[in-house]
Amino acid sequence: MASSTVENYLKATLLHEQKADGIVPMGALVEALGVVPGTVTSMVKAMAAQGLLEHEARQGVRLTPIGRALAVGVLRKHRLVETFLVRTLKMDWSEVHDEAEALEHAVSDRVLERISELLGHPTTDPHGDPIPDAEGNFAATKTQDSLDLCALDQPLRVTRILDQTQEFLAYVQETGLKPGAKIRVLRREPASGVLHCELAGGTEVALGLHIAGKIIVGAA
Amino acid sequence: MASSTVENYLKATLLHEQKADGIVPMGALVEALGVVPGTVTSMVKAMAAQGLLEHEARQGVRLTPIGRALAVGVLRKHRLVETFLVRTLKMDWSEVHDEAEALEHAVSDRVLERISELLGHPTTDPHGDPIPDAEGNFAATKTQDSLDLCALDQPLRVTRILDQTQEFLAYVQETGLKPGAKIRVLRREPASGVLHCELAGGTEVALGLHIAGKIIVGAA
DNA sequence: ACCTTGTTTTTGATTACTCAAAATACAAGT
DNA sequence: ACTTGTATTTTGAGTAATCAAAAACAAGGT
Repeated sequence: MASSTVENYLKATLLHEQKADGIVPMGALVEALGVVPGTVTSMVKAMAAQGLLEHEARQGVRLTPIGRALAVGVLRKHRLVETFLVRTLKMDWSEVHDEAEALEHAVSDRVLERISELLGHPTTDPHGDPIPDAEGNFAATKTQDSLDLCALDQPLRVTRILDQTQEFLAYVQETGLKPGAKIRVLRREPASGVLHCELAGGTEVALGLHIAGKIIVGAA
Repeated sequence: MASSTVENYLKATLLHEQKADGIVPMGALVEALGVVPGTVTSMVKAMAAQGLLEHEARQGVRLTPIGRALAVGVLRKHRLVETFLVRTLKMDWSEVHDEAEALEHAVSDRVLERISELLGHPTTDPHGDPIPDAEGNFAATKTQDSLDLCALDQPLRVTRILDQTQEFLAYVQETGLKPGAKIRVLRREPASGVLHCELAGGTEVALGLHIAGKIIVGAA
């Protein structure tokens, strides 16, 4: 059995591989796990010895098939638990991330499948992140763009929030830019770096282009 | 924050104090936690230094008020989680004990109160064990007897199963003597040590008197 | 080629929990 | 009081995960 710590290293590696493919530098794990570099080196060595990671000296790591399968399982637990906390326990979608962080290591496969069933086997979590199925496959994702690249004046729907920090989720919550919201991009001002968009109710929101990149939208 | 290990020591101590009051011998913890005696001695020392237990040398331990409060909290989590697994996730009541054992250390107070609310603040778990409220108080328990001491020929209802081992729960499940079942004790045979009782459907069950002591009943 | 800067690795310690096995204390029985 | 058996404590050691601080390395820029 993989310890909670090992599961966290696996999950962090998978998330990094998904967003920037190629080898995952040690520093990325230092950042994601909040430990000092030396700790990552020794953990990574141990995990490589267990066949969970390949460690290229002074380069970084990449998941082995076994490591990847475990990591996907952890991600599935995390995202199903988040969905459960919001839908069944009526918790606020911006506060469930940390709770799920703890629960993902304690939920057995048996319990997880009951939860998945209860929720009707959802394919995305409350932040719009895809939930892999029990075999580890991610559903084919529809064409989507980040808010700073999508077409202007089209009816769009927010599908995903890439930044899971407390502050950012609270901001998204407050402005109403959360997954499911219908919006339309009015204009971008490259000079000032500001983007203007219109919410369903007609209210207008201005936000920085670098912030807009963290919000993903699809056709409404 | 108390580690899972510390929580388990606290819970085991509380359970022993509840079933046999007075000081809890080290051996009881050895038994309950499945570790060697030396391990218990050193853990107990550390916990006593933290103010969670009082340790009487060569005698055993007893909970301090702080330790008791924490232990009651763990028990509340365990029993609410069990109830949740049975009622909401439709799991078999005889298999939830071990799942709850893992989850009780990962569920935050915030999540726990949502679960309690979802379930309508239940006061007993699927085995009939009382669930303390959020302040740590146990509901006043109605007069109850174990099956080997109760009156004959009275309509009774099973309210609680004291033995939580897999095999025993499976046996209870199979015979139908689970909490909620209506029964009537026909006769006891001290010589053979056998007790005969009748289930709701009219079926008759024979079981040893030492086994009957693990089943608690109340007025139907 | 050399020096600077940033990343990674090594080394030496620490904390929490555990075991094995030896030492000690206690209670009871003769 | 002495012996015996059981419960408890001590001692020494090991594993997993961590940190601090020093050392090694890689890559560029001059």
